[in-house]
Amino acid sequence: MVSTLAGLSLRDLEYALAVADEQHFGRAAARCAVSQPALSEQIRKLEGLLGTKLFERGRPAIRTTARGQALLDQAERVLAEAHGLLDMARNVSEPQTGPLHLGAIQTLGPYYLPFLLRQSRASFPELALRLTEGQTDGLLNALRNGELDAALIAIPIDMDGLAIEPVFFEPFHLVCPIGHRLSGLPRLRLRDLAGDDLILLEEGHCLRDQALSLCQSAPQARLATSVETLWHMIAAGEGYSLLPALSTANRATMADLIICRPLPDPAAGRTIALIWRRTDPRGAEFRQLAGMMQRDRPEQVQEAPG
Amino acid sequence: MVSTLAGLSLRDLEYALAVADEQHFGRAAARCAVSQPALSEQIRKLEGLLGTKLFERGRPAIRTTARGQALLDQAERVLAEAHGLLDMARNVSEPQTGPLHLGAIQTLGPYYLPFLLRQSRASFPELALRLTEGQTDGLLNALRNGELDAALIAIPIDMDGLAIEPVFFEPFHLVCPIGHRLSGLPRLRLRDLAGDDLILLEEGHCLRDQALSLCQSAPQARLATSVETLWHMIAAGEGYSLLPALSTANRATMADLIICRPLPDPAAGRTIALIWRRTDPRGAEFRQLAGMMQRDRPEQVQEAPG
DNA sequence: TAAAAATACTCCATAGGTATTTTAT
DNA sequence: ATAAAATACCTATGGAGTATTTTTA
Repeated sequence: MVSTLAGLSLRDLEYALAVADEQHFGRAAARCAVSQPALSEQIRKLEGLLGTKLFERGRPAIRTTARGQALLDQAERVLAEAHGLLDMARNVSEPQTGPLHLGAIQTLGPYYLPFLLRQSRASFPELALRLTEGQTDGLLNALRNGELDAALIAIPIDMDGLAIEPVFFEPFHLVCPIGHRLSGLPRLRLRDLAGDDLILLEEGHCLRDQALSLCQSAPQARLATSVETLWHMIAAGEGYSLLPALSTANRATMADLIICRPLPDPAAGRTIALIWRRTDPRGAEFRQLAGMMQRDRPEQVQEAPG
Repeated sequence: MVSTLAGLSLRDLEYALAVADEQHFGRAAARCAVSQPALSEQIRKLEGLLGTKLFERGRPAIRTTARGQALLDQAERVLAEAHGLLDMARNVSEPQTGPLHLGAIQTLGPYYLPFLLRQSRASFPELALRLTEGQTDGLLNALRNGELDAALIAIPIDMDGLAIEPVFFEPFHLVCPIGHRLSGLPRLRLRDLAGDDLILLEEGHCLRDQALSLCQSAPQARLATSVETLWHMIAAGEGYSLLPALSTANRATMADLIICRPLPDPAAGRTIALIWRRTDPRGAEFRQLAGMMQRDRPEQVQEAPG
C-alpha cells in the first residue's frame, strides 16, 4: 500500500492555522518565521491538495471559508497529536527510564535482586525493573525472542549475538553439616572436596556443573531442586555441597546445624555478568547499569576479573 | 511562536509504521515505494528527532523497541487524524454542497424563496440553503461581514466589492381597489399613476423608491410596513400601489376587492440579481446557481435584461 | 557466507528568499 | 493611493536514487 498522504505536510497545516489565527498572510508568515511569498505558496499548494480554498482573501482581513473552517479544525487535531508525539518522545527518550525486563539465574536472583532493587531505585528512580528468574538456557531464549531485555548469568557462556559485561565475582563456600568429615578438617584442600555424598542441583542449573567440576565427584550424587532444598538436605545430614557466597549469607534457619567454610582456592567461584542482545539500542544504558553493579556490590562478592 | 514541530514529517511516520509492520527495512521500503537507503535515512533522521531508537536492527527480523512502540502508537494516531483530514477534504470540496447562507429582500423572499427551495433541492440535494430576509442595506452589511454568503436584491446597487449576476426581471403591477379611479381606465398610461392616495412601503424598502419614481407622486403618501399590510390597506380602499408580479400572484384573500393590472411600460419593474463578495472563492458556484435561477424561473417573471 | 542495513555520492524537486507585479478597497 | 497577496525567478536544502560497504547471525 503506497502512501495515501499525497504530500500533506504538518508544516503546511501550521501555516494554515497561523493564517486563520492572524487573518493576515504577512503576520502569519512572520509568526512562522518565513517570508510571506513562501507561506502564500504553501497555502496555495495545500488548498490545491485539499481541493478547497481555505481562505477568502479580502480587505481588510482574511476570512476562513465555511469549508475551510471544518478542515482547519481537523488540522488542529492532527497537529495536537503530532505535538503529543513530540512530548511523548521527550519523556520516553530519557536514559534509565521505563520498563526493563531483567532476568537472573535462580541461584542468584533471590539473594542478589533485593539488593539490586534498592540500589536501582536510589540511582534510577524512573527505571521500572521487571524481574524474572530462570535457568541459563531459558533466560537466553527469553532474551533472544525479546521477552527479556537483559539478564544476569554466570559466565562463560556462548555469547553469539550477545553483549556481556562482567559484574562481580562470587566465591563458592563449602556447606556441610556440623560433624561432617569436611567440617572438622583443619586445612581444607580442593582435593578434599571429592566425596560420594555431594548433593547437586538438578540438571539445568549452571551451578551444578561448576560444583561438579570443582569436586571431581561422580554425577550419581544426590539431587536437589533448588538452593533452599539443598540447604535443608544438608541440615538433615544428607551430605555436603558448594554454594555461592550470596546464597549462604544471613541465613538464620538451621544455621546451628550447618557449617560454611571458604574454599582454599580464591578462584573457586563464578563470575556473574549482565548480558543483552548486541543489537539492543540501549546497550550504553545497560553498560552503565553494569557499571553501577560493579562499583556498588554486596560485601560477599568481589570485583569481577579482567 | 515559531514552529515547534522541528521538521517532523507525516511521510517519516508512515515509513516508521511500515518498518514496524514489516519488521524489515527492505520490504517496508518497497511498500512505501521508495528505495531502501532512502527509507533508512528517513528513519535515522526520525529517530534522531525523537531522541530514541525506534527499532532494534537484528536478524532475522527488525524488532520495535519498548520506547519505540509507545511512539509508534502515537504516530498511528497522528496519521489517523491526517487521513481524517484528507477524507473530510474529499467530501467538503464537492461543489454545491454544505451550508449556503442566502439573503433576500423582503418584497421578494416570501414569494420567490419557496420556489427556489424546491428547485435547489432537486438540482443540488447536498446544498443546505439557510435563508434570511432583510432590507437591501442590512443584506449588504450581512454580506460584507460574512453572515451571508450571497443575497437576492434588486439592482442597480452600489456594487463595490461585490459580484453581481442578474437573475430575472420582475414586472410591477398596479394594484388598486375595485372601483378605484385607476381600476376602470380602459387604457392605463404611466402618467395616470400619479395620485395622492398612493400607498408606499416604509423607508428602507427599495420597492418604495421604485414605485415612487414611477408614479411621480409626492412622498407624503400613506405608509405600509410590508407587502401584506399594503395589500390589506388597498383592500380597505385606502389607496393604490405598485407591487412586483410575484407578490401579487396566487392571492386568494380579498382578491374580490382588489384589481391587479399590468403596467403599460414593459420596462416598469425591477431586475433581481444574485450578489456575493467578489472575493468569495465560491464565485463560480454562485454563478452556476444564478444560471439555474435564470433558466428555470417562475412564469410571472421574465429573462433578465443584458 | 549470505542477507540486510548503513554509507557514499549524485541528482533533482521543492521550500524558501528577494524583487516585483497585481489586486482590492 | 495604499496595503497586501500573488507572481517571477533564483538559490539551496534535503529527499531519493544507484552503487558499495559494513554488519550480523
